[in-house]
Amino acid sequence: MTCAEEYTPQLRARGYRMTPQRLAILHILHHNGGHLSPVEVFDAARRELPGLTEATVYRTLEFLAENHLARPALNGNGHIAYEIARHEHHHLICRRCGNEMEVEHAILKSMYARLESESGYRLTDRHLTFFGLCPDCQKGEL
Amino acid sequence: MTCAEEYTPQLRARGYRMTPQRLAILHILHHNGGHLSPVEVFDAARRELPGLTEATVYRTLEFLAENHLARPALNGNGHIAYEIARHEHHHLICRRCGNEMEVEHAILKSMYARLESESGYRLTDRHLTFFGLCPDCQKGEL
DNA sequence: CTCCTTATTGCAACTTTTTGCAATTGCCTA
DNA sequence: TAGGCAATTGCAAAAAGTTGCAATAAGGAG
Ligand SMILES: [Mn+2]
Ligand SMILES: [Mn+2]
Ligand SMILES: [Zn+2]
Ligand SMILES: [Zn+2]
Repeated sequence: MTCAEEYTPQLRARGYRMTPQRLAILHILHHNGGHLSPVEVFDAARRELPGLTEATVYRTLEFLAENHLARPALNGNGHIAYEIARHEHHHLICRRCGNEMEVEHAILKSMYARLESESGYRLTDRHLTFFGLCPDCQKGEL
Repeated sequence: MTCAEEYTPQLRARGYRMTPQRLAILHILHHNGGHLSPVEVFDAARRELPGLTEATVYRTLEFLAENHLARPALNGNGHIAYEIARHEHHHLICRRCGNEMEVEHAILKSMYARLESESGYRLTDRHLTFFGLCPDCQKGEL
């Protein structure tokens, strides 16, 4: 299934339009898989679609996140990066060396449940970033 | 105890210097209490200290965070804000209305422990931001 | 108190992100 | 298939954030 076939109906169902700009950006995110900064998305998407502007990239990434096709994440340098929405996971980043690992949402599930029942909020985001020290860097701490 | 009396020894102990710039920014954060964006800090601190530059504000906020005198937090619009380091807590923000509430770290403690043992990381940050829907906005969802 | 070292700041150029508005275009209707 | 309307984009200016480097000044030593 192509990106167009996969994502166009999802947008239409919500009353939005598919555009070449959105498709190019979805295509980049889909085939890259990882986290990309808006600038990285812009550079890549502009190759597929000359004339694309930064403003559109920023607006589109935010739009895709609101519509659950992409997920924003805080990365090590305190900026937001985006990835295509796939399985629910979180990130651990080492403050010292930048090393990063993924954690399945299942591990946090009961904590989410408790947080929801204590606060009354319904938690929608499943893409947190935790900071800490990786095993290697803990040794150097002593 | 004044801000100078409180914070100067903490910086000295780590081998850093207290400066009028750092003191002004600490003073702002300390007496405001809440989350402030770098621009808000800049505007306020500049009143106490004309000549202060944006570059110094950004560098100082990052420096204070690294040294545990301030804590960075992701706020509703996806940007980083800072607050003076006090008790350990997290935030819940409503995606729809922006309503925000604090959650004591105690509630997440066991989840942190599990995450640490499963990953090998030692988690240093105690200032997460969770997004979701507040009780009121859930009603409008139906 | 003065000197010295080097951490820290200001400056200025640059990059990234945001915003209002007019022009464009996706897609629904006929 | 053509027309019309509102969603979406490009443009351009502004705001926010970053960086290298030279000048400044905090605070320890003498
Ligand atoms: Mn991710
Ligand atoms: Mn807080
Ligand atoms: Zn590490
Ligand atoms: Zn709400």
